[in-house]
This record gives sequence, structure tokens and C-alpha cells, in this order.
Amino acid sequence: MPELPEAETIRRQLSSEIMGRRITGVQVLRASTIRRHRRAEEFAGLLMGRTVQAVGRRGKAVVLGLDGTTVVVHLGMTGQLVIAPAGEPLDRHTRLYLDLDDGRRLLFIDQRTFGDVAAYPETDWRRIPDLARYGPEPLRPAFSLAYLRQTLPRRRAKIQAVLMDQHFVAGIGKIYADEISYAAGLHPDRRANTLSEAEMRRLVRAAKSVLRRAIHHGGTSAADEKYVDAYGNNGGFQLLLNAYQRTGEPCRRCGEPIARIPMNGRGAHYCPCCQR
DNA sequence: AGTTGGACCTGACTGC
DNA sequence: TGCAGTCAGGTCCAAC
Repeated sequence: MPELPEAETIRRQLSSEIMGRRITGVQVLRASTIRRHRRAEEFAGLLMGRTVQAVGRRGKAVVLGLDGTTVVVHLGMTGQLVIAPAGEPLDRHTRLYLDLDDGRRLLFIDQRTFGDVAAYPETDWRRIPDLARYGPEPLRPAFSLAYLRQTLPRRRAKIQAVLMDQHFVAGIGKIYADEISYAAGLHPDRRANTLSEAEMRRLVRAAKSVLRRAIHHGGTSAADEKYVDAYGNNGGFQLLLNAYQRTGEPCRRCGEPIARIPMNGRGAHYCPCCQR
């Protein structure tokens, strides 16, 4: 699943590859990919002829800053943003692509079609509802012990559910919720409002360090993951996972088998011995 | 306002 | 061999 580290890896690569490029063509191959727009022509009109001035990220979303337009790419579960030469045959799950003025294409490929691409005639992110509703970036100072102290007492939900709530903090999904809970030594079932001061501090530190390490390793391409970076390559963090998809394998800290429990319609992986 | 569960979607896998 | 059923999870929506 593309989460913050995967989106950030793609952002960095795209930033060095397509900055300054002009969009010379817009092809929408599946209408539901631009579901926030009424018509494909409206979407294309906002991109056509414009130049990429910045490549950003907010939570799990990759954001293209054009002159006068902001393009928000939600990768969903299986979304990929890949650079390829214009002549290359298309993957059958290609949903949309942009032709660039250097003869290359930016392809949006998405097997399960949960992803979407939206364009807004606005360059100020704070005025794009899509982005404004997100909680703080976990790697920014705003995501702090003080923030948890202020918000968690009101949250009765399980800490894993709160970590994945994009309004609480942006960019964390299943993989990193499992990894962060593990690193913080917190049982995924713990109610958010029962965390002690020390546990909140551990949670903030764990979130930042897990996400930084995952970015450093180019994100996670786990067993049945479709994640690839902008060059079509796998990430490397799957080799360093401690909990996610390690059911039955020994905990790297204590040797106890990693367990998996139902969690709000999903599964949570954790070490019954190290996480309390 | 916060919380929960269902729906969406497709390919891989399981079991009969 | 074939086919129905299950699972995976990001996000939205309805209901409490």
C-alpha cells in the first residue's frame, strides 16, 4: 500500500525527473479515475500546456504544482506513478497518462482502482479541501507530544485506528500503523485515551523514526504489494519489517511468534510479548 | 464530534 | 479442472 514513505519516495524521484516539463497531452483511460470531475475535458483543460513547477506531498497524496493548477494524486491501494518513454506499450491497468514535452510519459497505473487524480484551479494548498482536511504531517514538529496530549484524551478508539485516521495524522496506513505500534511497544488494541505521558512520547518518536527509516529505504514492497517507485522499482523496507505480514514468524526482539488479530475490519500484526 | 461497519474493486489464493 | 468464496486495505458514507 502506498503510504507516506512510498508517496515521499515517488515525490523525490518525480521532482528530479519532471520539474520544468510541460504537459503536452492528457489521456484519461478510465473515467472513475477522475471521479471528482464531471467531464474529462474539464480535467484535461486544467493540465494541458502547463508546466510542472513543484512536486509535493501531503500525507499519502502526491501533489503536482503546475502554473495555476494543483494536481492531487491519491494512490489508493495499488496506484503507481511511473515515468516511461512515450512509445512503450501500456500496462493493462493504466488509468491515465500525461505526455511531457521531453518525449516521456507520466503514467498512473492502478489495478484495484481505489486511487484517483484530481485537478484544482488553485495553487494554495490550504484552499484545496482535499488536502486541507488532513491532520499534521507526522515528520513535522506539529506532530508532537503536545499534540497527542491535546487530542488523544478525546479519542476512545483503538490506537491503531487513530493512527490510520488521516484527520489525526496524515500518511499512515496499515503497514506503518503496525510498525509504529511495534516500535512504540504498544498493543494495537489499546484505547488512545489510556496512553500515559511516557507512552505518548514513545509513540511520537516511533512514528517519526519508522517513517524516516522507511523513506531512507525507498518504501515497502511487501508480498502482494503493487508498490513500485517512479522508475518501476521495488522499495527495500519490506526486508526490515518487524510486524506487518510476519504472522507466526519470531519477533526480532524476543523471539515470540508475531500474532495477528482482527482490527476494525482489517488485521493487526503485533508481538504479544513486547507490545502492552 | 467521534466511532463503527459496510461498500467499493481486482487478482491471488483456498477448498470442495 | 473449475468455480465459488475469501482476503487484502484506502477512503467515503451512513448510522449510531
